[in-house]
Amino acid sequence: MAISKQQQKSLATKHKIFEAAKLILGRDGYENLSIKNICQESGVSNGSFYHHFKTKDDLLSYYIEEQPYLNEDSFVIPRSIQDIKDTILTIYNNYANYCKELGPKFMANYYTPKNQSLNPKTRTIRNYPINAAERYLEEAILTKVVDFKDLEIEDITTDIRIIVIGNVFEWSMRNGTPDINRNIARSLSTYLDGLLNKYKL
Amino acid sequence: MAISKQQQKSLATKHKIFEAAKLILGRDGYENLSIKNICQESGVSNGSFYHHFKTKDDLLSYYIEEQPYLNEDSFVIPRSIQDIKDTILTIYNNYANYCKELGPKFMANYYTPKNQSLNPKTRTIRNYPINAAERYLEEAILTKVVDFKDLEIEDITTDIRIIVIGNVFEWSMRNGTPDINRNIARSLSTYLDGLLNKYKL
Amino acid sequence: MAISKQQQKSLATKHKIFEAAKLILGRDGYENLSIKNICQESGVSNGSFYHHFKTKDDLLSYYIEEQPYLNEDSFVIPRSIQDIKDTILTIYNNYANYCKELGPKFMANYYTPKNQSLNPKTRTIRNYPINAAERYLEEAILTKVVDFKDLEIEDITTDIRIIVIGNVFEWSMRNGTPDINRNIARSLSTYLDGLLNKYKL
Amino acid sequence: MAISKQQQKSLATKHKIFEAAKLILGRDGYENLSIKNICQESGVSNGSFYHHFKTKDDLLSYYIEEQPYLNEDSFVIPRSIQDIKDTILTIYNNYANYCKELGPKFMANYYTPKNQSLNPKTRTIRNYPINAAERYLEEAILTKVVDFKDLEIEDITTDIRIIVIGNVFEWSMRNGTPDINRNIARSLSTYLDGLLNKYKL
DNA sequence: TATGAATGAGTCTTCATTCAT
DNA sequence: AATGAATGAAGACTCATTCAT
Repeated sequence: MAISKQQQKSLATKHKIFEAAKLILGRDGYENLSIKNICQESGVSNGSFYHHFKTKDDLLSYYIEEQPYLNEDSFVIPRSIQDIKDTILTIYNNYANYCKELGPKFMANYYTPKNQSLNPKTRTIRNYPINAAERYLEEAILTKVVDFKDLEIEDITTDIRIIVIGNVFEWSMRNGTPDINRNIARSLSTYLDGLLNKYKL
Repeated sequence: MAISKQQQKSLATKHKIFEAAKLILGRDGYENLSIKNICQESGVSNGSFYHHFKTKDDLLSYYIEEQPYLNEDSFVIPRSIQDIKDTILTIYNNYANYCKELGPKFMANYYTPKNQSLNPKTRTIRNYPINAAERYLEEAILTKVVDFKDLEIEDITTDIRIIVIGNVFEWSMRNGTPDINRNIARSLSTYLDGLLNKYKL
Repeated sequence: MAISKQQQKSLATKHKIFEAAKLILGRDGYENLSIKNICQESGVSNGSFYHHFKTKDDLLSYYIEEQPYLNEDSFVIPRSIQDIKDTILTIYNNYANYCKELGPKFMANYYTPKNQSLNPKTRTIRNYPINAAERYLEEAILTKVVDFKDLEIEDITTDIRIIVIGNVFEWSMRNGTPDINRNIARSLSTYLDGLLNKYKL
Repeated sequence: MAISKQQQKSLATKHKIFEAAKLILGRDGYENLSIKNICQESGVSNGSFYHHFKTKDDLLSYYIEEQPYLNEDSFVIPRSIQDIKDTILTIYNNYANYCKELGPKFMANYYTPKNQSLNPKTRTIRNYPINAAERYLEEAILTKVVDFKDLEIEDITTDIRIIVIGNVFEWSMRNGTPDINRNIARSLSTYLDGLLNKYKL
């Protein structure tokens, strides 16, 4: 059944708000992202905003949803250390592309500790790249490519997330000048070399 | 010549203000760090605050300058890969301690991509940990412990900085719950394993 | 189509704010005209003030626009020097009344050399009293009552404007104590005597 | 007896403050003329300022003192209407020169109704040009050149002051472009024609 | 004479949010 | 679904002035 005209209009409004917020975040920075500005930019009324989003934070958390989802079914079954490296690098290469799409200014403003929608303790569970990576590592243990022994999987995923965030941080701070794909690839690759050479079977 | 009583009092006031700010940042978070609160907590008048600090940001950048300087003369001459790892880990263990001293909330506010005092392209030349690390790596090349060949030193220092920033970011975002010394040690160590095993002589 | 209840309420609020400002200006002087006072006096919330006016200056320039327009069709055809004097004095008597309506404190704030909306070189073309006066003088030339010869019309209008501005300045600086109608009448009348006796035909 | 070294220093400081205030007034406008700015600009301490001037208004009122004093002894004894015109025009031509010396920006910022040091009700009695003009008119009555009958001298001086202020206002608003000497001469001259022709004996 | 530390009331303005229409 | 009027707490910061040294 097709959605009604009202539903269509509602979605359109929501989208307008969303796009306006993205524009402002990238252009004027986080501290200038106010409801008023969003409404002006999107041509939507104040009241309408609150009809669609419970709060300002509510809006921000929606950006994560846009994250490109990589179909995990296409991942090869992990048979070697190289498979693991390749797959994880692919996941984050994809993520780097997503960052570039949003732009360094956007990311600079989004990646603020003030933005509590980022806090892993409080954020909604969604399909983040790190989840795909974690599942793949677990699969690699099952296929007996590696054995991390005493090392917790959570420690590894934390390291990966740290390296990626650090890369995004550096890239956005330097206003997009370093090649984020290349930098993520290099730092992550070196890290994974250190990790996998130690725990390979 | 000793400082006058007035100067002494002035310094005391300045100190009181900073301590109050640090306390509030750690106890109530950045969003509750207001001039009013700082003044109440420190028992200093509003006007006095602005007598000592030009702006609120001025206050925040004030003590960050005091980064602990590790005397490089005490570093051993690099004779093995292990020396390199140990020294760099020591440098950043020291840095982790410093972060903990200031507290996660404080760092959270400081580590923003928007804080251009962090930008290696624009920041004042100063003795940052990364400079010590860089000098040590260069020394290790001279003592023929490693040869990075095609890999630029700058790429390596970028990676290290990225990993450290990522750690600080994660740590401060999670409000200091993960052990930052341990996390930095682990992620950096793994990265250095990958790096040094590949380029050792 | 009638305006909605909401619009009606909005206008009422805007009016209340302006009236309060006018009252305070007249009662307590410019230096006590603060947003806080305006809101208290008008019984309107702070936020509401800024909903209606962009800034404090915005408020001040708001009603000044409403300068009373004197219907020029009612002016008699200039047949004598006395007609010219009478008409110009009427125009500015009307203007003096308008000044009194807004009050000396209000005008004091408005009549500042820095207020570029007064600058004849830059201000929007509008129906100012001086335009009516100029047109009337030109008509008097056509009806052969006067001939200003070498004297430019612009010099005359400048003089008139100067005298009127000087009067308003003096009046508002002295807090409305001198009778502005009387003073404008006297100074302008004397000036016009000097002018018209010299150039009459 | 020569002034002591201390007195000399004191005068120098006072002068520095005075010049700094003049500079700021002309450059940044009245609303940016704060004690702090004055002290910074003059290199004088806050406390020192208050040692030399009772209040901010106190400082401002001193500018009038600088007004060039025209030696009234040099005025010719008024024997004709022309003498009166010439003398008063001379007085204000001198004043116009003084205005040009301070510059239009300075005057624009000084002639603000907010500047209460201008208020005739509160300002200290000093030797203003208008006083010289008034004395000369009184002398002309005694020498039987004119008889103002019902017209109060105060009304005349008010008119003159109004015309002059209006001229300064116009001149500074238009940023010094009209020739203030010429404009004052013309408007005042025309006014005096009207006045003196009516009341001459 | 000169210094500058201290005061604290006061400034304008922004903000996320609520609610009647 | 949409509007925009209203709220009022909170924000950072400026100011003229006082006073101990």
